[in-house]
Amino acid sequence: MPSWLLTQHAHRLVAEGFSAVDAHGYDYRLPATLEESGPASQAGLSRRSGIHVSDLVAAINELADRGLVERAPDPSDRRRNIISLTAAGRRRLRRLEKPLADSQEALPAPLSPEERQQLTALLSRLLDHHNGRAGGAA
Amino acid sequence: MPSWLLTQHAHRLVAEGFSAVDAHGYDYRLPATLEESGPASQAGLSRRSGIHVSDLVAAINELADRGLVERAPDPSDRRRNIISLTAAGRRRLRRLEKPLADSQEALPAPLSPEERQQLTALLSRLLDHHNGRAGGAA
DNA sequence: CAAATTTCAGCTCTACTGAGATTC
DNA sequence: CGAATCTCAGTAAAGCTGAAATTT
Repeated sequence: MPSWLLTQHAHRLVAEGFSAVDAHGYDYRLPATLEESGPASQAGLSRRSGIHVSDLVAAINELADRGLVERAPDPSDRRRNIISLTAAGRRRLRRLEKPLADSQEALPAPLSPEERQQLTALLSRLLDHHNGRAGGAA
Repeated sequence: MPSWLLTQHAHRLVAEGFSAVDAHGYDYRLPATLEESGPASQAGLSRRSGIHVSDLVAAINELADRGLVERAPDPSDRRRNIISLTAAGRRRLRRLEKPLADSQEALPAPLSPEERQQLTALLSRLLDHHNGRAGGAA
């Protein structure tokens, strides 16, 4: 039996849990990243969101068609587009946050406040380590 | 900012981490499930592995072509096939476990042994709770 | 020239729906 | 008959590669 982490179901639980928490597809991740770190070029967005550069084109197209993000040329570098959230995009994020908050509470329900803090802390450590240093473990 | 778990990157880290740990595609999950709980009908396998019934057909076909699993009719119920691991399939699992063990160590590297235990314990609690179980190992 | 950026076409894998045929 | 089982076709979304065009 694998050592530090259970087995099959562990993956499913966490995948489900986290996708319930915040990974709602490009559709959500992209605007959420924009709100978190502001307007960016597509290459920059790719780095911040973890969405592949190639996939950003289509994702942004769709969001732009729906009026949720804007694509504007960067005057200082004509290779780049500057992507930014529109007011409608921000409103939509607000609407999505409510159900998200609910699942955020559902997932860690069985843990005490202290335990949640522990979990957060441990995962943050892993996060920092695998973000700052040589590419991830996979 | 979301409450108990950071944001975007948390999802990515954990998803990556867990997929590094055990989610290696149908190719691995299916034989692993067979080893864990023994021969089963395809419907049973689907329940145990979390792989959709429809997708089992193709997955089993491929594994059977490679001689890793076997499909035999269930004499007591002619609707069913009994799927079981072959010796070759078992050998392959053994071989796969080595690199898996490596990534299991790569991911939680920045944590001390005690912290890993904590993490495991906390995630197990979440697991059990959301599976509706009480026991430990699955 | 090399490097960065955007775009496009194509691929794999996971996962789902819907429908059919067979057997219980 | 209804329900379970296996099978197949089609779909969608995430994620990747490779290559072209433009600009720095």
